[in-house]
Formats: sequence, C-alpha cells, structure tokens
Amino acid sequence: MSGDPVKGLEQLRPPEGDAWGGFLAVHALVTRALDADLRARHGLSLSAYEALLKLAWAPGGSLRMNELAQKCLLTPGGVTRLVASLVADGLVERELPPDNRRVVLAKITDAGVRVLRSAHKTHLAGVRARFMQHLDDETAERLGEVWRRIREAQSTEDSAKRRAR
Amino acid sequence: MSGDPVKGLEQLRPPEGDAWGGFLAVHALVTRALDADLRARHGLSLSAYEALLKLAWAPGGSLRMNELAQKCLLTPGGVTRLVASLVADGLVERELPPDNRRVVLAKITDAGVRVLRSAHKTHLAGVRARFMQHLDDETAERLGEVWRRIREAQSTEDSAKRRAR
DNA sequence: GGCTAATCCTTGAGTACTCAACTGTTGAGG
DNA sequence: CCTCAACAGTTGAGTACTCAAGGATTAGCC
Repeated sequence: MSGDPVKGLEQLRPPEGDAWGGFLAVHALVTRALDADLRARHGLSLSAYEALLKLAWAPGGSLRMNELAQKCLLTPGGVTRLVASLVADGLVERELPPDNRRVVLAKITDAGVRVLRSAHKTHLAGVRARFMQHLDDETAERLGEVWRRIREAQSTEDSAKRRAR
Repeated sequence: MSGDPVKGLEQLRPPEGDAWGGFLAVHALVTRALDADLRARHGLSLSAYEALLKLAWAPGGSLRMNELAQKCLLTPGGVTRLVASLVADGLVERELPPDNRRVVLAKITDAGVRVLRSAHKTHLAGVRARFMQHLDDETAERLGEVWRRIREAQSTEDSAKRRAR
C-alpha cells in the first residue's frame, strides 16, 4: 500500500461517472455562484430567496411553516430560523391565525415583494447564463423528464419506509 | 397585497423551470439519501467518503491538502478540519515532507482503504439505484456532455475574474 | 544573501443547517 | 367530557462548512 493508486475501485467510469460526477460538480459550482450573486446584489442568501419566492407564489402570499419547509426542502427547525431572520429584515411577517393556534403563517411583506422582484431578475439571469444557456430545448425537456422520474422513485421509496415504521 | 399570488414573477416556466427546479430537488434528495446510507453502514459522511476516494485514486494514496481541497470542491479550511477528523478515526495520516515543509500530505491508511472498499460498494449501489437507473445510456452521455460544457464556461469565467483582480 | 512576495496551511468567528427533545394545540374515541 | 394520540412549531446541541486573518516556509529578484 505504499506505491500506486489503490486497486479495485475503478468502477462507475464513463459515461456513468461523468453523468454523476458532473452533476455534483455543477451543482456545487452553480449554486455557489448564484448564492454569491444574490448576496452581493440584494443581501439575500439563496435559501432566503427561495423561501420568499415560494411565499410569493402561494395564495395570499403566505404559507404555514410546515408547508414552507416542504417546498424549500428544509426541516421545520431550519425554517423557524430562516423565517426569523427574514422577519428581522422586515421581508416576512409571522401571523398567528386565531382559529388554529398551533399553526404559524409566514407572510411576505410589501418590502419582501420589492426585494424579491429585483432579486428574481438577478437570479433568473444567473440561472440562464450559468445553466439554461448550455441546454438546447430538447435536452432541457429530457432533463425535466429524468428529474421527474427520479423524484417519483424517491418518494415511493420514502413512503415505503414510512409504512414500515 | 392581501389577495392572491404576487404577480410578475411567472418567468422560467416549463420546460426551463422543470430542468432547473428538478435539478435542485434531485440533488438535495439523492445526496441526502446517499449520505445517510454511508453514515448508517460505514460511519462515514459523504464528504469523508469522497475525500478517501480522491486519496485512493491519487498516486501513492496521498495528496497535498490543497489538491484535496480542489478535488473535493472545498476550501482549504474545510479540508484541514475534514482531514483532522479522518486522522482521528485512523483512516488518514498526515505526512510532513522534509524537502518542502510548508506542504502537508494527507495519506490514506490501510484501515482507510478497508473502510473505503466496503463504503465504495454501498455508495456505487446507491448511486446506481437512485440516479443511474433512471438514465438510459444516451441520456447519460448527453448529461455528461452538458456538465462538461457548464464547467468549462464556469472555469473560464472564474479565470476572467481572477485576471481582473 | 537578504528583502519581498507568493504559497500553504491553520485558526477563530460566524453561518446555516440537522436531529431529537420539548411545549402547546387540536381532534377522535370511549 | 376527558383522555390520549397526532400534529405544529420551537429550541438546544451538534455538525459541517465558509471567510478572512495570521504564521510559517519557500521562491524570486536585485
């Protein structure tokens, strides 16, 4: 074990290796760049931007903490803290509906909408320049199809696991 | 601003939206699942696994901290801490070459190779089941091509930025 | 040869999460 | 009703990074 590369690990080579390894690398590079853009131009992290966008897309501009967590792929604890920071910045407010006192609504404020509108432009341009630009329409469509299949498989696996509990 | 969804943000819709949004979601879901697998079966985080793999692939089973950082897409600081924990677990050792005392080599140990070998099987199976399985060969090839283009564009942009400094 | 700049790594401080334990609230069954 | 389970959110502790500052070592240059 003191000479050359360790043997017996050469599996998952092209084209598999490229498809998977590239996927990881591109995700890291592109999301980092997009996050940096948003921070520099709007003082918003990528997560904060995404949360604002989900809220803006929701009816009434508000969602339960729970729902927001699902849409942002975060745990409830993470959302509590994310929303707390957005509230501190005045971009979101918390609402406690009197008819169901165990839920909390996060609602985007006017200031939040203003910030989101300009951040959205930046972000969209970034996604196009860094990602979309390199996909022709047919590839984009095929990609969407692949992601859909993977998510479907993943969610049926998850519910199988939940059932086994 | 109290009725319905916020207007004027409807851009980036299908098929663009699916290709990008799905990309993010799939990355989050799949890497989380793979990380959980590795932790449960081998007590290794995904980052730790990747670092061990890069070391195993390197000549002599060792890399400078610096090189390891690049290959793992981490900052030097992150690698210092990651290697420290691998050293604590006996999977890696630090070597201080006498002829260049500012560099540090991280070298995978025999124990590290053993753990890596079994973790590698788990990981490979996970990647295939959760990702590869949903790609036919032609799509995989096309994906690899797309990732290559994106990384190329990103790296020329980076070097442009570095030049402008 | 000795100053300077560049390189390599580490460290302290901060950020952004996760998980598990907890509190408070509601709904459903006897 | 009253209890008990399920649900919604928060919190404390821990993890895994980042960034920027700093110390040590080496290389370039006159």
